[in-house]
Amino acid sequence: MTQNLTINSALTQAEKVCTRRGLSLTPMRRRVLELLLTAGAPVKAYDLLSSLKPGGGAQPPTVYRALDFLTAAGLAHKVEALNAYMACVRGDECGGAELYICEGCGAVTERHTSPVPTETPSGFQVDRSVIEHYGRCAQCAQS
Amino acid sequence: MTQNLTINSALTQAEKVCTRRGLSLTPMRRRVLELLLTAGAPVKAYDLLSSLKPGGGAQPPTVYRALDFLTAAGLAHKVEALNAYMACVRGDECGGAELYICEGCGAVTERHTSPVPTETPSGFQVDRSVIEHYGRCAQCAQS
DNA sequence: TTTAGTAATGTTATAATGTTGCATTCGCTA
DNA sequence: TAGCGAATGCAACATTATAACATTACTAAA
Repeated sequence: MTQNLTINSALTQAEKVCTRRGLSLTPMRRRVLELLLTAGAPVKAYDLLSSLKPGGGAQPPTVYRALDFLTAAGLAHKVEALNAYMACVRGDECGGAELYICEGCGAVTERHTSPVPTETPSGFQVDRSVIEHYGRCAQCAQS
Repeated sequence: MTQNLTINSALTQAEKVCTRRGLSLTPMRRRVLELLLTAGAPVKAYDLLSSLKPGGGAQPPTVYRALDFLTAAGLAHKVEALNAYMACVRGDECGGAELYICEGCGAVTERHTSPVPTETPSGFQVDRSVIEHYGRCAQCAQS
């Protein structure tokens, strides 16, 4: 139940974020976000699709459009190297996150660090960054 | 011709790297690496496939196997967010690179920085990192 | 020289992921 | 209530990647 509370409050906050920004969190979009929140881990688009099936056979574009909306709104991230999607832990003003993905248990830790001070080529203007670290979390590293 | 010289020397070095490590840079693998070097930019697997066709119709597994070998050997990188592949500028002991990808002209700058000092979750052991920055290079930023 | 073993490649089919284009619905508002 | 725009439904298709098995080529041992 604690988990449900968390998910519900995340959804409520997502509503607020959208309202404030003139976006509309429609039932479909909300449903997809809920699935991502419930999973608590990266989910593949076609798995979301399967979850949506019972009670209205959704088609690929439906899911991809919802995901596009959610990622554009900063409510979700795409995990590029997994072709998967996850809810942003921080449903607001998220300008890109740094992900630590455990290949043992699938858990993902998200960090919103300030831009990493790297050796950027002279004059290069960064729009968005994909930063994904793959390895083993503390628990899985032991076994 | 300068370009050809560069490519040839890169191939020669790749041979050496493989030999030293007990790997074999077969003709097919070498050919794919050559295509990546020639392109000088990320190339899609099926584009490589097309390039290989004239003179022996290659099938997808052929290309993907060559790419798997090259990436495992550190001779090439996969650009995750583009589903594309590129030769590593540094054909040796490459343990992952940081990529700056211009969305204007497609050019990619590669950096081999020391591990970025970030807020790693406690106990998390990083195996490999995907770091891709998307934006505009100095030239393209102006227009 | 044969024989077995292994790594690499060929071949066919299919799975997984993502997009295009157009029709339909729904709420708004003029 | 007519028209508009945003969202969704829907069918087809395009792209990316893998599975499964056959074949070849090279090596090494008998």
